[in-house]
Amino acid sequence: MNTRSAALVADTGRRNEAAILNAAIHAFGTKGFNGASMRDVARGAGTSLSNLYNYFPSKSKLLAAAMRHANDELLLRVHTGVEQAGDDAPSRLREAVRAYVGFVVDHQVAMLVSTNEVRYLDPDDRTSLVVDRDATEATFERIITQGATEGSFRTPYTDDAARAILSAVGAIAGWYRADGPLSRGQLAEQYARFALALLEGPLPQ
Amino acid sequence: MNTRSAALVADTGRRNEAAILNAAIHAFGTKGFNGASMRDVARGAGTSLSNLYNYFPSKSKLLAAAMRHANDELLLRVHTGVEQAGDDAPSRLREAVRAYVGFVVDHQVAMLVSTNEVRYLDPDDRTSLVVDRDATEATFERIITQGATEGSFRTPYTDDAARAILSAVGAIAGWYRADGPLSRGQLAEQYARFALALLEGPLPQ
DNA sequence: GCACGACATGAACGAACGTTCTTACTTCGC
DNA sequence: GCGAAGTAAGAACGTTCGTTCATGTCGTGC
Repeated sequence: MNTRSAALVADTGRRNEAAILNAAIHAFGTKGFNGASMRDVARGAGTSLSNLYNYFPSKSKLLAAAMRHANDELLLRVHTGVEQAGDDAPSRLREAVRAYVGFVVDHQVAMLVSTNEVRYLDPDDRTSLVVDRDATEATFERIITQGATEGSFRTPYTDDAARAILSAVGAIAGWYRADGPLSRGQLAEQYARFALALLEGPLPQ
Repeated sequence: MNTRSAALVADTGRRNEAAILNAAIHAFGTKGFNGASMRDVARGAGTSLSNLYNYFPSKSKLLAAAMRHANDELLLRVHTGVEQAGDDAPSRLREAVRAYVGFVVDHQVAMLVSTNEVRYLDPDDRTSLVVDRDATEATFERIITQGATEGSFRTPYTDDAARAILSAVGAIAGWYRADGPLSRGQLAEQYARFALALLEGPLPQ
């Protein structure tokens, strides 16, 4: 069985909402927010143009809703990944990176939307979504600070290390191909090691 | 004196070409390729809409020309940075990263265009520009391979390390603010260390 | 001083866009 | 069985877009 990326948004209780959101993610991710039209989204969702406005009041609110679903799923994965890890910073960071990489691979286009299309949100939606993204970054920063205190991470630049790691991992969405040479697991392994090395922490073997 | 980012494109010999290219970089970088109009570019360049077509045959060819200037400058900086370094891989990589960070800080919006708007190019322009970008990446890969052979870089993942480093450095364009807490030099220093650490190479001190 | 190419402009074109309007059909509590 | 809310679709709106066209100016080689 091929575990191709399942749709990000599952049924929401409203008839076509999930289909619209998933079509929006696909359209915005492949053609960009301004390059994709509401007609594209409607076609992808298998419904009519005007019906989109029974679910979302505007194109940018639709983008905001789609991004919120993506961010929630990402934050959830990272948190549960960290919770299932041990207490020491290195293994917590390792699981956080693995969870993040997993999300990027499973929902590649959603990740592309999250990173590339933020600027097209209404100002209020943007600030509320930046808060969400910062929450993920803060999780990494907490782990790094913990590791620096414990002495396992010896980088002098704890503040910006999280940003560097998240940038590198997020960028995977721009080039990863499921039929490429790296499996999901190998990729996660690589980037977990990159992160630990960048933090000047302990490496396996 | 404030060393704000000078224009990327200097005089080209044609009357308004440089102004148009710089206006295009600014417009495409701040509003996105599809979000910025040719009228925006004309206004930014201080000329008329129709005059743009005396210089570039279409909007996407204008984007291609602007990106070519950006890539050329980036490649030039990295190459001269590497040439001025010593012979050992760590110091060569260090200078390559410093040059790259310098470009990102000096031409932040041009870097944003280069990374975010590639997909809007005509297919032939895109392939020729990806070749350009790959040339920069190849320079990093060569240094990393050299370091791995010499034994100074002990990462087992030489192939993808370059991509991880370049992703993190390129992403600086998305958040750096000249009036922030980090100077250009401090930032370059941090990322040079991040890169060396990620490669599991020798660190200063 | 004239012809020509480079440069410049305002007006206009057809197409595509986000959004709204009007009109239906379905579902379901009561 | 009825009204209200939710869902659906087609037609149309005003606007903006990339591009073209007709026309005009400027500088420069001959």
